[in-house]
Amino acid sequence: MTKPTPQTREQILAAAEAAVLTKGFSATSIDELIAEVGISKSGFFYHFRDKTNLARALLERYVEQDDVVFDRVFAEADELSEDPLHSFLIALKLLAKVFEDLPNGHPGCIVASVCYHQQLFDQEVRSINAKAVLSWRARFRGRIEKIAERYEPRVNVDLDDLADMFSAIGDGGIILSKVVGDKSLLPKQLLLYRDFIRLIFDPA
Amino acid sequence: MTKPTPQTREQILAAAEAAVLTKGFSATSIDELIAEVGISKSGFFYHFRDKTNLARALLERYVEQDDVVFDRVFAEADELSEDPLHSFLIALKLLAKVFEDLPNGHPGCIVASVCYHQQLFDQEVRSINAKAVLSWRARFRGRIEKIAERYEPRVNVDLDDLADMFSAIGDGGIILSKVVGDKSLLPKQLLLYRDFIRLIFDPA
DNA sequence: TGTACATCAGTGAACGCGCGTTCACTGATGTAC
DNA sequence: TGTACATCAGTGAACGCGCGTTCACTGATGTAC
Repeated sequence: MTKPTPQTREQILAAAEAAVLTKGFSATSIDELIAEVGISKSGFFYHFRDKTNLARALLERYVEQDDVVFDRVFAEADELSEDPLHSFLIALKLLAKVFEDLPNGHPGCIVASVCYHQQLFDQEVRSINAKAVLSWRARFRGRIEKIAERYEPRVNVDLDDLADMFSAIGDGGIILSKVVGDKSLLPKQLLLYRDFIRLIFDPA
Repeated sequence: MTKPTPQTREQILAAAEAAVLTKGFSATSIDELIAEVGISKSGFFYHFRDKTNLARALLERYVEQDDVVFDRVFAEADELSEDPLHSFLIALKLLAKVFEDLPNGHPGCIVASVCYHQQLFDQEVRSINAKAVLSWRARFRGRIEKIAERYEPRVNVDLDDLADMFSAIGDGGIILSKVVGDKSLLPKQLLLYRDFIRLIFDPA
């Protein structure tokens, strides 16, 4: 999916992401973005048809980048263990570490930001957002299903809900961290989710 | 804390809350609010010094209302069981039911919305936001501590983190529900949190 | 190898509209004496 | 009981500025023949 991006576009997107996550979409002006990137206003409109087109690009970019991280972390975990439960637990720990190592904490989730601006956007943007969350559900459900095949769960839980819980903990943990101003809270929540998975499936 | 509110102010706040949660703070114009309430623009500025003053009032109101719900639910649960674990589990189920019964699902969390608009506001608003989350932590930690006194936890978890998990699951579950468009997801996540608590403390 | 044309990545100036905010004023109700 | 004043909950008109968007244009590079 990575297009032969002329880097100006990417610079705009990076500036826009940082601004949108801290002040919201409407308060992020095109003027401030072009000032940061160093182009003219028409330069902006060469790359994006209009402002909501920027929002869509921002969302798509965020989801793609997120998938890259997930792919990498799960692949790394699979190399360290062939057992689905242990691999999943390793992956969650790796992910917690990724967030822990971000120098200023997680900057925020574009999916969540779009969620709290829904009415500004058309059906297409909202459906990209929904698809992103459902793709996370599918990814995590796949892993959890394989765990459940091998290990008898200690309690009766719906696997979709358990998969969704990752997204909830992720988005909720980000908010927690940002609001309290303690970047360690997000990885801690992720590790709690990991404890929950372990409690459900690990027979030990 | 409920002041002798002249209802116009409350009407403005209600309209503002609905708008802010669906389009963000900056895209919510004073014009649209006064159109809905049926007053003039100067009428708005009689009640709020400026627009960010509206944001602060919105946040304070949200936190107060939230506390009322928590107080009620926990009081009700305490009447049904004197055991701290069972009472807490009852409270979580009641809370899930409250959200389940909202006809259009949870409208959104102002704390989360403010979080994704942080840079728009002064230090005072941000500190109100942080205090709200920390007050939830204190409330839940209090409950969980009493549980831990009576029941040996099956795994070693930090009680602050476990208390924070409620906020994370709440905010994350709201986003999940809104993005996917399935209002049942929030109560389901809450019940998963409940399962987690039960798995940790319930010896049965 | 030279010329014509197309595409890419922008520039510069102008636009009009909606926004938050201010200011002087008002009519109804409450309170002091 | 009547009058003077204060407060409450607004109104109406005007403001200027910043915003997203449009339009005609441009200079550099790529491609066809």
